[in-house]
Amino acid sequence: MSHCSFYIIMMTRKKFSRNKQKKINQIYKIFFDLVLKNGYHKTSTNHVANAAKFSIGTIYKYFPKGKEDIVRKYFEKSMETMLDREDLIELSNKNTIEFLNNFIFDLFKNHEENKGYNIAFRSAIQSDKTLLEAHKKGIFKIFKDLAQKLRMINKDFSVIPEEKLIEVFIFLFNLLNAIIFHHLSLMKLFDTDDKLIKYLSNIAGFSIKYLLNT
Amino acid sequence: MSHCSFYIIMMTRKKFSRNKQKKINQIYKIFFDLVLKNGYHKTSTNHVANAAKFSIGTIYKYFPKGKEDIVRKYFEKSMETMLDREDLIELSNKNTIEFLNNFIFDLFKNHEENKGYNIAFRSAIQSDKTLLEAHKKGIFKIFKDLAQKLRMINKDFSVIPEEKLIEVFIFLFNLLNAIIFHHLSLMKLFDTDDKLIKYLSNIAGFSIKYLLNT
Amino acid sequence: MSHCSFYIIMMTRKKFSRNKQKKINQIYKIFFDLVLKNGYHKTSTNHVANAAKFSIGTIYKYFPKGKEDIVRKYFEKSMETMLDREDLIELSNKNTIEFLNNFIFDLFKNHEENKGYNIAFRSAIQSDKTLLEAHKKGIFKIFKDLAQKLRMINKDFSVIPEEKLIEVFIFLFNLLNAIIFHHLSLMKLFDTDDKLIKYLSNIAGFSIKYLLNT
Amino acid sequence: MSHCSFYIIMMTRKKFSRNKQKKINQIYKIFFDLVLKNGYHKTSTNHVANAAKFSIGTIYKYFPKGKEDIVRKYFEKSMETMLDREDLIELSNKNTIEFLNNFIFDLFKNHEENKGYNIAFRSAIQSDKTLLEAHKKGIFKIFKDLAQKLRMINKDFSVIPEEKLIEVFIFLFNLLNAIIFHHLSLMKLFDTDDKLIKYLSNIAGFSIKYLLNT
DNA sequence: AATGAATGAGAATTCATTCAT
DNA sequence: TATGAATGAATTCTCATTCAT
Repeated sequence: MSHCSFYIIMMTRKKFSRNKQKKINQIYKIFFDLVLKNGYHKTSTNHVANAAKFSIGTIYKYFPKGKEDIVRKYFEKSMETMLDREDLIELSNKNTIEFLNNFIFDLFKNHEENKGYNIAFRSAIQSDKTLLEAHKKGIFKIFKDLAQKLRMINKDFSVIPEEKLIEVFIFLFNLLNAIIFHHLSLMKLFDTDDKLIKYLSNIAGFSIKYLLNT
Repeated sequence: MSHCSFYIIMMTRKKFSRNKQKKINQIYKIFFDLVLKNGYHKTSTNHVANAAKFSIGTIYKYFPKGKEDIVRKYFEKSMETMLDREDLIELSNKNTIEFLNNFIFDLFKNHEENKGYNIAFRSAIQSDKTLLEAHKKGIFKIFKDLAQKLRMINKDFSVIPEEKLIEVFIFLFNLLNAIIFHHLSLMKLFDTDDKLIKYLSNIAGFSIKYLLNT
Repeated sequence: MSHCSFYIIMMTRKKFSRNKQKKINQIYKIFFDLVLKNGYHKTSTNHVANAAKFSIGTIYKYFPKGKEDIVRKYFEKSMETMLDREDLIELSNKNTIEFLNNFIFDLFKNHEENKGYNIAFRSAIQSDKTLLEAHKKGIFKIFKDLAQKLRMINKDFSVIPEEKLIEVFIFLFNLLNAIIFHHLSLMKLFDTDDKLIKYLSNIAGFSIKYLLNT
Repeated sequence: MSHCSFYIIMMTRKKFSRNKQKKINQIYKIFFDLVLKNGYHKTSTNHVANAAKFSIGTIYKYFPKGKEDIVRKYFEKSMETMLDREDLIELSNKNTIEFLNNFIFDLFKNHEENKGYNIAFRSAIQSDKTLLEAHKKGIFKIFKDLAQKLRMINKDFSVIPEEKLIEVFIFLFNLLNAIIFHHLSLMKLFDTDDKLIKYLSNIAGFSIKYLLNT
């Protein structure tokens, strides 16, 4: 190997390692933007490559199974992020109501920033049932973890049996997701987002009581 | 026109129209079943043709724009059906609570029978925004119509201004749809459907009060 | 057969015999209009049927080979018409120049009224070489006929050998067709049609002299 | 950039671009040959792919809109070629007659080598009116350019106003095209090509005088 | 004779994926 | 690693033509 091709490789490597995560994130962004614009089934890997000005080979380097991989890996990443959330725990020291409101607010913001992903995810699970299973397992793990931590810290939570608490969390998570997705991606339920968030807090409170008495 | 040519025409019409509608209904059924099984973006017009044992040309005869047309025409048909519902009005003479419960029960059954359609509809609107607009307009028309009729018959409804009543109906319809769809097609919220329906009745009651006081 | 179905058949027959040529002419008109609008290769028999509000079966009744038949039969009809033209002979008694000018004027008007047909004809011969051969034979027959008649009547023509006269006529016919078609269907050669016709008269005169001296 | 990476880039560029252009030219050749043989409307992208032993995807990589794109891009290429012709200018220093004869000879040879293209072009503009407009604009640009250059060099041309000269050139171009196309692709006007070319020179001379006196 | 539903071959086009460079 | 040309199966859609009514 001549000195000059060596130099080229070093250049490339440096560039790569610096940019790897950047590229992956760009692919995520462009893919989910296109899904939001054109729908999942009209968004192809080639379109993503063109829009990202990457070669199609690069997409398949990071996501060997194409579209489904993009959704799945973003899903896995987001699961990890949710498991790592220390902020939720900190909040729980305070008022339980405040905890709930913060949780709802965060969830809403998260949906808002990930509209394309949510649409893609709901499309992808239609033909990839293992994704749905992984999602269910992930949800369970996250809220089991959360329930255990909260029961140790907060009195309001410790009076509820762990099983019940997990059930309530998962129920709430699903309920809130269903309503927020409908509001953001199908038809607005309220004319402002603030009104929706306020409503969600109320309905969450109502539902918790409902579930605990059943 | 003599009696005999009249008879001939009736025969012809009946036969053709019966077969035609039969065929269209078969296409609907097979298409939405396939969507339920494989997802919208993995259901092709060819799959439908093969499964229905029609030629592909027949599909395109009835649905010139393919998949999107299947969804759109089923959507239009279902809108018409909803506008024609006299049973809802009859119910409204009775107890308002009973009316609401019946409405929820019907809506749930409808979702259950149309899982494939609901998935397809939500996929199709991603790339056909006019479908979403038509949906919104249709919903508005249906509930304006219903609100006007109910206010004339039932005291509970007549005390609420028409505008408000329409708003409440549309809100409830969206809320219930969001939750039922999530339960049926994504993740169950309750282990039995009956529990969901009971919960929906409660949350609907809560939400109505909430909206009327806002 | 009952009296009544007999009656139906009689009705139909009457209707048919009255309308047969009408229908054929309608098909011609609509077909060539569509060719003019969309081009030959984007004009299908089904489109013609829809536009004509006939059933597709009717088209195939009169034109069993579809598109190509429509062009060919219209071609045959126009050949017959050209062979029947007594007016040309009458003209030839008069001034030879006037004869030529009339011929050119008629040819131009004919092109103007048959733009769609000319486009279709030129497309059809691409894939149906027998049509081109038929066209050549027809042209030859027509101008042989004309030459013979003219040589008997008009002194200007009788001094030219028959063979040469036929050759000149066919040459002129092709030359004028080429120029008129280009002017009408591709790019105008002059800003008004009158200027073109005047030019054609001049160039025809020039060309006749050119040919007779070669 | 070091000398060695420069070399690599040159290699890559050359190789890719050489193959690419080769492929495109092969597609042109095969497509127009097929058009000549079977007609435009019976030549499909699949036929081209089979005949060229490329995959259909390759055709669409270079010509995303299929047939129409093949015609349009060849048209654009030929327009560029015509704008670049320095040889015409050189000729104009000499005798004007000689210039004209050379122009006619070149035009004829060009037609002879591009029979398939000419047929395809005339078919394509039927359903793509923008192609015709582009053609008109291109023609105008080419002859405006040529007129300006010639008027600066040659006395015969400089006495004619620019506008008039452009008009004459465009007229001649259309006239010659009409006649040559008819002779080559429909019906021969003369039994040898040489006779046609001689005739064209004469008729061009006649027409120029005719136009300049109008 | 007239209809138009039905057919299915085939044309147009897209797309996930591979692989040589 | 990165590229992007190439592939060809799959999808969408059209059309000439047939045939039962």
